[in-house]
Amino acid sequence: MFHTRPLVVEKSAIEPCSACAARPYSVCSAIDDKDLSRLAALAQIITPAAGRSFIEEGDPAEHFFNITGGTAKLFKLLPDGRRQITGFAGVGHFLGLAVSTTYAFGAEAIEPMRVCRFSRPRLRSLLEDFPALERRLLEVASNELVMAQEQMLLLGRKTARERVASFLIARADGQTPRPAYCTHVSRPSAVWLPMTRSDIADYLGLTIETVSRTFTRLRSERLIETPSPSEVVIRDHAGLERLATGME
Amino acid sequence: MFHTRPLVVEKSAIEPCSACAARPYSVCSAIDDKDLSRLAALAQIITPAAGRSFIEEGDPAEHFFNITGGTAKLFKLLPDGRRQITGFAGVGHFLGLAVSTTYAFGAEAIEPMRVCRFSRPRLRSLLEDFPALERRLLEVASNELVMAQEQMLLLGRKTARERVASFLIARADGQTPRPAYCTHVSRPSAVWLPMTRSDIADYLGLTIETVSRTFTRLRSERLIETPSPSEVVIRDHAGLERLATGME
DNA sequence: CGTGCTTTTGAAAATCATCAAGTATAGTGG
DNA sequence: CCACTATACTTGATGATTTTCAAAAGCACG
Repeated sequence: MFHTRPLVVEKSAIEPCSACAARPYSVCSAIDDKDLSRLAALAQIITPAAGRSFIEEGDPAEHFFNITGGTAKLFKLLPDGRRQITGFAGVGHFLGLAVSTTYAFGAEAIEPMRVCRFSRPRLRSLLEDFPALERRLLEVASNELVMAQEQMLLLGRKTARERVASFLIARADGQTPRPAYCTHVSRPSAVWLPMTRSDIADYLGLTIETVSRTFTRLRSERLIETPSPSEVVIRDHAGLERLATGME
Repeated sequence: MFHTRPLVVEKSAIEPCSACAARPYSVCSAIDDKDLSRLAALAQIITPAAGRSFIEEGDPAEHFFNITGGTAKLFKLLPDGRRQITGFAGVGHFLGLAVSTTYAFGAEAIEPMRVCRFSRPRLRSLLEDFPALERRLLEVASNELVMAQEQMLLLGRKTARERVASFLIARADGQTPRPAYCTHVSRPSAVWLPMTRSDIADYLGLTIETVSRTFTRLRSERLIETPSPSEVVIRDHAGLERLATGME
């Protein structure tokens, strides 16, 4: 939606990379302060509104993207409209790695976003000069690969309940990391879901209805509470985790 | 199976990298002839027999692997034995990229294999000296990521027929690349399947029975022929491809 | 206070899984 | 060379999870 309104593009010089809140989480952390100006010179900032697409699957891949605010959904489509969301990308996430000349997936903001955009050829030349950046990218790609494999296990072999449980656990762990020594403790934790049921369904390979019914069931089993559709409180983290890993 | 018999490990010096048949397909192509000796010094060759595991999910990740012969299946398991095969790795394939200290997946030979094995810390130091190798690895990882996303679409949103069709098309295209100008021509092409129906099922998120029935149906529809269980002839490549991409 | 959207809930239908049996195929040992 | 066994594959009947179809309830926004 809103495909016709042009994205707002500013010069990144207005707010330098050194002050970027996303820097510690992003690939840019691989670049020293003194070299940041070169990076900044390459960057444009775009601010897609919620619901706005900023990568179209199949389009020529002209840019890399670095998310500095908000969340996007990444997805692939079949000709008849079936959709698979391959991931949700938040602050610090890097997009557009594909070697191909076209994007292998689409991306759409689910919250208002701030995105740093780099032209591919220019970032390529930067990569030549900063091997550390390349190393960081390899690290990022490797991690994504591990997560992709985990998602394949979920999509291919887990039940609806296990999928929803896995999703909630991943969200909870991703948002509120805590020391290892207390992961076994059952305590409530709040999870914020910026995406719709439809997005969750397309991420988990289910339908909206099944996702909704599964939430209802987990609630009736006292594993979670749902103060609002976009807010979930995990009441029994350990139990939900056992469910997620297929242990019951 | 055969977990108790030790893997045969030889010094790679016996057959130098320069003569390696897999080199043009593998990451090693990023290293010049003159530097190959350094690479060779780090490599051990292992030759897992068919059915032999050579990576155990969860084990400390001490090595990288480069496949120079045969095929492996890569998989993840759930505690109750459910299995998701995340990919089949053939000649030139590089394994073990994960940043983590443990392997995120298991690997088992489905044909007799030849595998080049590198100790992680030692390859890391090699990476410092050869940025081209790192660039190549990033390329490989990016491609894998694209394939993983494609597989997520398959597992999350395609029907059993579409999954099997996609699998056969991918096998056919991967094995016998042909010029773009004749991709629309319907002509028979033979596909060799070294893996069992069980492997195919675990790769496509289906059961053995569904895979078998789907093959039978595609045969009755004259889209394929199956001279033997491990051999498929694609009679209508275009038709199968339309099926695979969800166009009918 | 409608209007439109998301979410929830219900009933029916369908795809795919499970259970079960039978048929090939390959390898083994007599 | 041929039974014999083990394994893989195929086919059939039944069943269950999930989807589809349908409608009502909850919420945000103008």
